[in-house]
Amino acid sequence: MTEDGAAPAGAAAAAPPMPRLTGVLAPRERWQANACSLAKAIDVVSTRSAFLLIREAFYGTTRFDDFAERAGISEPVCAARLRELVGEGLLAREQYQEPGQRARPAYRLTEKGAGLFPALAALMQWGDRWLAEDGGPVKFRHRECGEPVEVELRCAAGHHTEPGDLDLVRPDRSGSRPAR
Amino acid sequence: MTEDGAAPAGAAAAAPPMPRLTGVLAPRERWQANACSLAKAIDVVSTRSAFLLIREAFYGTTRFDDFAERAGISEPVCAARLRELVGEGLLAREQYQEPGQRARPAYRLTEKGAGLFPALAALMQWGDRWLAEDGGPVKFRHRECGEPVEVELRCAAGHHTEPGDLDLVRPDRSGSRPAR
DNA sequence: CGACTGACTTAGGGCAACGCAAGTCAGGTA
DNA sequence: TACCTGACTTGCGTTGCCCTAAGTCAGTCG
Repeated sequence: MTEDGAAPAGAAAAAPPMPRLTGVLAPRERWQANACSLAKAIDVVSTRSAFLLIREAFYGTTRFDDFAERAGISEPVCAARLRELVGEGLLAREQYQEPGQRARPAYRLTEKGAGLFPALAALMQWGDRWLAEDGGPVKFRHRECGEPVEVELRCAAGHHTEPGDLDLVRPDRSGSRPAR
Repeated sequence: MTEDGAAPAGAAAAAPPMPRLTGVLAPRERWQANACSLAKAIDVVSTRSAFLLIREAFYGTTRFDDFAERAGISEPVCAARLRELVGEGLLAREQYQEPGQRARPAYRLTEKGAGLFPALAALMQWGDRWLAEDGGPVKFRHRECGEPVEVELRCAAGHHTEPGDLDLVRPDRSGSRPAR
């Protein structure tokens, strides 16, 4: 009903509340988000193949051929991407040897790579909600209590928050570059 | 301290604990994640420009020229991407009219688009932690209590969880396709 | 009525991501 | 020694993202 042809289906309705800009950030015309950590993060996992390889690593894949096949990408890209991810420190390349086998490399998530878990989980959750007709093929559960797990926003005081409850602030960093 | 600059640094430390695969998912060789909601989500926000436009929408940008300039992309891509995002129902194109101005379109996040907030926040948080030398240029705070906000994994029973505390399960969907 | 602004479109070209097909190379097995 | 497997590499063509430069077009202001 908003208008437009193509029928965007569902969605639309009232605009959801978003974070409020504060301080020097309030006049949105006065700054550009070019030092944005989000942009940097996107540069690291910019390609679809990188994303899928990280996903596979979360699912426990460690070997070259398995990565290529399970992520559904060709071997050349797989090799290139694995090399990049190792270079960026998201994956570590280790040698391992099964008895009666020669030594082969295993790719494992580093702490840095594993730190992407909430982001991937959030993206998966969004896909489950908005793109999968049946809620999605896999879910995460808390092992101890069996309850489903969700990504949420929570402040250091422990309050559950929604985007509309947030302020966007520029942290005080008196000692350093004037930011920009 | 795990850190690193360019050097992948020797050991890479111990591999962080990851979710455990359960049930039919346990033998990893037996399934492929091709219905994955994550892959679907990536297809929707696959390009850097789409990501940046969504980010700008979260920062309150609504006008065409502002999107192009603030996201740092050219007008042709901006036009193409906005059209796609509207078509996918992440943004809504509304007409608005300031007094003494002609009617112009405003692009606003729909509920579906706004649902990406946790994912973007998680990615930004990861970038702050691992890619920005100073912790990143902007932060979210809970307006009521002023505390910083973080993305976290929490189960329906309210427990804070880590990736290693999770089981990956295939939800019981007796009535439908055999999955995969 | 002519200039101007804002929201685009069109044309043309570069580069990066990707797939396919076909090697290469080292270690282990027969 | 010959063969095989696993982990890659090389070559080549395609597609898609993106940029610059140059329009177009509608409504407003002077």
